[in-house]
Order: sequence, then C-alpha cells, then structure tokens
Amino acid sequence: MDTPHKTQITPTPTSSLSKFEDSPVFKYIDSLSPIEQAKSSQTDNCFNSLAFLSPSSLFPSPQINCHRESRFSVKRHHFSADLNTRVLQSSNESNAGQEASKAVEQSGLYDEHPGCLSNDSSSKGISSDLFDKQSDLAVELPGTSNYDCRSPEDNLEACDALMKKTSLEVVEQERSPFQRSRDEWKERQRSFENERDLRKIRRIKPSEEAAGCGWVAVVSDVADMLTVNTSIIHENSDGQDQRTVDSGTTSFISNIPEFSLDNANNLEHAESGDHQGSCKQNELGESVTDQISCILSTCLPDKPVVTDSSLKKDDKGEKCSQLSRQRSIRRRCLVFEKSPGFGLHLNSLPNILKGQNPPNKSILSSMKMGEVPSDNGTAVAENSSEAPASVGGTDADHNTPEKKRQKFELVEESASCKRCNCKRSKCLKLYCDCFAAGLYCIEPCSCLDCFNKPIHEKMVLETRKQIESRNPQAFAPKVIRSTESVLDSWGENNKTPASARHKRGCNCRKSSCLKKYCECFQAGVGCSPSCRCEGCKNSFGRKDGCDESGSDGEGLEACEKNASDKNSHDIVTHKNAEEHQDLPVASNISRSSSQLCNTPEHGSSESSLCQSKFNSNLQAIPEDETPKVLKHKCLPLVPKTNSPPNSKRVSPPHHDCSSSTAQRSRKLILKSIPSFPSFCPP
DNA sequence: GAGTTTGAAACT
DNA sequence: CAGTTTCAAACTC
Repeated sequence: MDTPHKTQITPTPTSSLSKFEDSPVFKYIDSLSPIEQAKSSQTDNCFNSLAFLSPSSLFPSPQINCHRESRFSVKRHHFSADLNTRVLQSSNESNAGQEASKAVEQSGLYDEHPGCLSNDSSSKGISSDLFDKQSDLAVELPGTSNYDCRSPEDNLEACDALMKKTSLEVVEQERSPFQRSRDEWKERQRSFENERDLRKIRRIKPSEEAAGCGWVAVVSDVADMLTVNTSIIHENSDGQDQRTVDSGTTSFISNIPEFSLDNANNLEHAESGDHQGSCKQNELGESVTDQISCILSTCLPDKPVVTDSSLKKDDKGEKCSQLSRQRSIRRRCLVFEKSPGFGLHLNSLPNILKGQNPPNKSILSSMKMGEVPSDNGTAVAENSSEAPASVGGTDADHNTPEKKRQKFELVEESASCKRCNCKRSKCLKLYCDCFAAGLYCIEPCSCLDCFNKPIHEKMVLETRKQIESRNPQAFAPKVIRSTESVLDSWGENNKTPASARHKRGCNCRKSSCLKKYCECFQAGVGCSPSCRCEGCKNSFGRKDGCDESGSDGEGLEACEKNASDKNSHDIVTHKNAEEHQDLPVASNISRSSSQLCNTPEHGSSESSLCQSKFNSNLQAIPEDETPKVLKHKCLPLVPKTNSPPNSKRVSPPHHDCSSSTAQRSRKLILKSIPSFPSFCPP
C-alpha cells in the first residue's frame, strides 16, 4: 500500500525509484508495516537516519551513537559485501528499510541478533538484511547514502556508484546547506567515535595486564564508555536490573581490579562458552564489547544476578545473552555515572579485595592485620590460622569466585570490624569512628539515621569539606611516626628510638592515659609533650618521660607498675581491642609489619608479640610522607605543658626485643606505606 | 544491658 | 582561644 508520506519523501519520482517500488521486496516490505513514515521519524530515535524528515532524526543523540557504535561499527565492514549486493535495493528503499528495521526492532531482532546476522542472514531473510543495513546506516548517522559510501572501504566503490545513481539523486536534491554542514559535523563525530573505539580496544588488554595499578585508567575508560543517553536506562523495562546505587557506587570502581585479576580466566571461559555453537565471534568489536561487558558486570554490585542470568541464557544456547548483559550493564553503569563513586573512600579498598560484596571495613582490617591482596586479588591471611585448609583446596579451587568469596567471608569473620554506634551524629561527625576513618558505615554498625553511606555521598563529601575547612587535618592520621627530626623539635635527643606519637596529643585528666579514653593509649603510643594530659601514666610512654630503656628508673618503675597491676590486663585488652578495631588509617599497616610480628626473633614472647602487633597497628605514618602542611604544623609544636623538654622519649614496653631490627624494618615498611589518601577530589 | 565515666569533637 | 555542650566509646556494675 502506498502511503502519502512516501510520495512526500520522494517527491521527485525517478525511474529508478519507480522501478524499485515495483520490486517484490518493496511490496513485501510495504505490506509489512502500515506505519507511516512521519510517525516513524518521530518515534524512532535511532533508526531514522534515512528519513531526513525531522531535526530530531537528523541529530540523534551522539551518546546513543556511542553505544550503538560499539556494537556496529566493526560489524559494518563485515556486512559490507552483503550490503553491496543489496545496496541498490536498500538505498532506494529507505522507507521500507526503516519500516523493516522498526519491525525488526519490535520483534526483538535488533537486540537479539546483532552478532549473528552475518551467519544467518539467509535464514533471516530480508528482515535481517535490512536490519543490517539499517543498523549500519543508523550508526553512520549522516543519513545520506553519499556519506555512507565515503567509508574507507574500498569495496564500497561500487556502492558509491550505485548510490549516486539512486538515492543520492533524490536526496541530494533535497540536501540543504544545513544538511551538508550537519554531515560534516557528523563526520567529525564519527571520527571521534572511531577514535574512542580504538581507545576502548587498546585499553582492554592493558587494563587486564596492569591489574592493580591500571584500574584507574580502566575506570576512566569505563567512564568514557558510559556516556550513554539516559534513555537507555529504560531500554529494558523488565525492571529486574533496576538497582540502587548504594554500595555499588564504590564497589563499582573498586571491583575493576578484581576483574583484571580474577575474571580474566572466567571471562575467557564464559566467552568461549557463550559462543560455542552459536554466534561466531569473529569481529573484534564484538569481542571488545563483550570484554567491556564482563569488566562492567564484574564491577557491578549485582554481578551475581547478571552473571547468573547470563549463564542461564548461555546454557540455553541463546545467542544474545551478551547483548542483554550489555544493555543491563550500560544501564547500571549509567547509574554509577549519575552517582559517581566515592572514589578514594577507604571503603573502596576492601572492595578491591572483596569483589561484588558490599563495602566492608573488616577486610580493611584484614589488610591491616597483615592480609594483603595476593596476585589474584584475594586477601591472603598471613596467619595461617586464618586461612582454613578447607578454603584453600586445590589451586583450581582457589581460582573459583565462590571459593574466594568463602575465603573472604572467613577472613572477614576472623578479622576485626569497626562498628560505630552513633545515635545523634548521623555518622557525619568525627564522633563517628567510621566517618573519621574515611569509611562508610556498613551493616555491622548500629548507628541510627546514618548518613555515612554511599547513597548520601554528597552529604558526606560536603560534611567532610566543612570539617576540613575547620581543621584541615581532621581526617589526617592522628598518630604520626615521629622520627628524630620530630623528636628534635620536641627537644629530645636523637638517640631516642623513633616511635609513633599522637599528632595532637591527648587531654586526659582522669584516666591517667591508662585507658582507652586516651587516644594516645588507644593508639598504643606514648604521650608526647604535645599532650596536655594530667597525671600521665601512659604505659607506652609518659609525657614527662617514662623510658623503659632503663635510664629513668622512676618512669620505668611507674610503667612497670602499670604493666603489672593494670597494664597486664590493659595491654592484653589493648591487643585484643586493636585486633578487633579498625584504626583510622588501616592502610598504613603493611603485611611486613605482620611478618615482623611473626618472625621468631620478634615473636619469642607474648609481650613482644603483643607489642609488635600493637606497633603494627599504629596509625603511624612516616614523617617523610607526612604532608608538608602536617609537618609545618607538627614540627614546631611547642608543648603547652610544663613538662621538661629534655624528657627522654619513651619506648613502648618490651621494645628491647629486636629493637634495632624492628626499627629498621619498620622504617622500611612505613616508607612503603602510601600517604593518607585525600578524600576530596582535587 | 543499663548506667556511668571519659575525653574528643563541636559549638558558642 | 577558652569555656561549654554534645557525643559516642570505654568502662563499670
């Protein structure tokens, strides 16, 4: 049936046009859909490039094109031969092609078979073929056959000739200078998109290889790829994939390295499984897209769901599970883009290890306690006791995500977990340990009306900024590793062993710095002249000089007394508490510290173990890596108290065990510790 | 588990 | 900057 619009579209009848209108294909297409052309142009945002009826069709969203291109840009060349054989038809049947593509899209072919069309085009018949062309042209965007034939493909020269004789004759007559400028713009756009595709292709592999260090690039790359029109979010209306951002905001970014580490193999297996007996993945673009999909699916918090669904489909042999994944992934990545992650938030650290599970500080604690990510991205407990043999299994078992998850969960259980219990501060003040430590509150927390969650990221950031505006060091480590230079500034001699000190000092009045009310004691460091404590009896070092080295008998006596009557309990309690509590800068603790702790020379006695462990849990940061601001603020510290400046530094009890080696090792360790991350975007 | 103590953080 | 209040952890019972 002839619609009035067709005559409108081709107002200048040509012999060729009339010829093809009489073709069986045209009639068939025509009979397929009664959709009017004008309506199509309005409703179809993507595949109306041949209609040239409305500005909206002339300028489809470049973002849409971005993601379409990722699917079709390479495919275009693959179909070029086929296209050549039928371009005469299609180019003159733009209307019919559009309708056909619409029909295809409605029937799901568009989404379901993009990667398989080359193989079953015959079976799919003209619909698929038209779809191929349509998708191709839709991606190409220019909307003119002329542009289409300016593709670098040499074998399109014939196409060029044909096109010039057919549709171009029609279209060019109607091309206005506006359209030509539009074509130029789109050509530039396509150039940009091609470049971006190349970047995608180029980056996938390095991202896998770079593993941990390259994931930032992956993130940026992902961000590049995620500039998708938000309309895509609603592309799939089943609602199954609608997710809240929440924890995924951080896990998204932080999980990327895990993909690099963990899922490279899985990806290979999954992909090979996906394509066996179904779609032949012979196109680089498809492969890259799938890899990207897997990266993203790995990064996403609901990966299990996605993976499962995908696997189900794969098991059924359905060919288009990849696309479904891609679409879901795109949608959820949009969510991420809408609510970018708290990139440097410490909660992301555990996610690096934990994968898709929600952020959990316990893993951070695990790291702190000496568990470090192994090469495959899992946390390895330095203490063998924390790595049950049942979890270990074979090497093959180690590589399975389930085993890793179990391992993580076990590690998590055995590790400590900081749980705040805030009731009034909404976890947005430094009262909250989680917030002060730069961590989001998580499930184990018992806080009420907590706003320290990824979903309130903006509020968290604003609050942080506000607090930092009051005190730039508010989120800096409270305990710094004081080197000789600092001690010098405190008027102490260089022979005193370097130790950690509370940056600001405590202000205890009643606890005598012998309870965890005292931040110095809690951190396991001695009080310093910076402290304004009264009656300091800090067993780790009194403000006025309690040196276990023996030079100060009274001090030592006091300390020993403390250790005997109360510290024996306190230290043990402290040890336990430190083992079950996160310190604000857990990242400062290296595995080497734990190794030191477990080496025979250091671990001969319980007390030395305790102390070593205690030291390893300090919030200390090397003075070398202390920010200049911090140095400037800390170095000229003038004690407010009247404590004599010549008080000897007090070493923690039992420090005599391998002190030199320990100190040397600790220096090396601490120098390798990265500086405290800034939470504020630069 | 409830109540108390404590000192840092926040506020004025 | 100092004094006061608020807050949550530590502690005691």
